[in-house]
Amino acid sequence: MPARPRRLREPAARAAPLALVGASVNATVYEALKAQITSGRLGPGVKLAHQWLAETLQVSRTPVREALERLYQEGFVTRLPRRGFYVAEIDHEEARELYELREALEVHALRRSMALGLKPADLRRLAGHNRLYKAHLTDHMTRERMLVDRDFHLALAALAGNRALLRALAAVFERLILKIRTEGYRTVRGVEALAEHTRLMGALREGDSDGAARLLAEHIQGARRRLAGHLQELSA
Amino acid sequence: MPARPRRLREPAARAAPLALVGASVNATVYEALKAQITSGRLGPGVKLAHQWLAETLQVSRTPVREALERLYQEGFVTRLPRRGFYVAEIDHEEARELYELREALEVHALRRSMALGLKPADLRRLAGHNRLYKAHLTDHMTRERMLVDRDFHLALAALAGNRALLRALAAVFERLILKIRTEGYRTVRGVEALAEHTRLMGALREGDSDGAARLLAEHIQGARRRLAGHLQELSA
DNA sequence: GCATGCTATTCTGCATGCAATATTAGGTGA
DNA sequence: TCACCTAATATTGCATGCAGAATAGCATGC
Repeated sequence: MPARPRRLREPAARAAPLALVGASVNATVYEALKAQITSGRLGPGVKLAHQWLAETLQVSRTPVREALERLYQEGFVTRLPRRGFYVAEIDHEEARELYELREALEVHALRRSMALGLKPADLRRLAGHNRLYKAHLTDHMTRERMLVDRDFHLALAALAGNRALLRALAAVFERLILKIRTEGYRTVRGVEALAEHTRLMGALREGDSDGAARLLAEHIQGARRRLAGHLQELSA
Repeated sequence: MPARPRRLREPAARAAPLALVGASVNATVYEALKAQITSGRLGPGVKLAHQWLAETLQVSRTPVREALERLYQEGFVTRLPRRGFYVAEIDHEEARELYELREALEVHALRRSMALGLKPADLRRLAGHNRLYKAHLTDHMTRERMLVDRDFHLALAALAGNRALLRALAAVFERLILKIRTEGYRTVRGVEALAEHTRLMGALREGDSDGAARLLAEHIQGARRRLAGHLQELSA
């Protein structure tokens, strides 16, 4: 099974005991571990031993355990009883499922939002997110761009006024970002995505529910196909 | 001497240290607390102090904290930093949101399932769940009936072959069951619900996607309205 | 009678101890 | 050389210690 922890390079980016000085140790450890996992510094299958993590992060084992428990709940790590925690493996099928789930949630939210009626301020806010996305097109950080894209979609979904749905969608994005593991993934289609966002906003402005729903669904399906291709390459 | 939440009645039903002898203490505490909360024995707003819970459940504070952390993640308890955990309050608005989310997830799953094609075995399995529901109509346990209803809907959603969606839906049901807090809630409309399930299955058999989707959406909306009325009464 | 401030606990959150179990290393025989 | 058994070591998971924050109790002043 998974390797021993020792061979890994330093998992903590910082040398100081803790960043985020105001926050609880628990939360800090959680954030640190999640960052290490989604960035790929802690690759799939790596064993996460309490002692080792505690030493590396300069904290005791208790907050480490609590953070691991939480990451386990959210699916970032797996757990084998009496044998410990491991970074979750990439699962192509789940990526597909998550995109489908995204589609279900986002399309529903969109229809609901339009039924409620969009205010000009809402449209302006979305346009702002879209501008930010455009600004990031030139930049090489794929990861950063993904986060901006996520924010656009979350802002759109938020208009439906359903916090439960929004939380579920946010969780889906987190897991998707985990699957992608940015390295090597270059969204060459950023320009297309931007165009799709813009077309979508046009439909929103005109109050064209069906058109907007269709554009959104296609946009998400396109993203899914793109990722599927990437994962295929990775495993080959 | 400990100043504990004196006003509460005994939270633990059992005197013995632990039920579920094979399972981990952590998991046992988690199940026990969740049962206490969803059954209403630990009402909304009640403070959950480590020390007190540990003594009552005859375990140490560590597994209690871990279980609370998990319940917090799932939304059964709230957490105020440095001030502890509390049983989550009932929130009418969230109940509405959860039903809407249910509708989004279930209707999407249904359409997907029918696109994939339903096998006769699938229909038989659903019919089985429905028979079980019918059997529970006579019985007075509202709670039990709710669980059977949930199982019918989860079985239906499972046919879409999307584990991520199914997990999300299961989480929605858990939270809804928490909101309902069975006491005082009598689903007088169990007979109607059964009829709706049966009509839905008819549409499934005939391969009528649109009809089935419409029936399912209406079924869920009806359940939502019923609960809304109940919660209204409760607060009055 | 009511608000305010002080003091004594209690409680949270992190650190650490420890027994049972899992893993690894090393030796033995085929 | 390799499979297998045994002893040594490491790790998990629960119990407990402890400093500091939060709360409650109480007295005092208005």
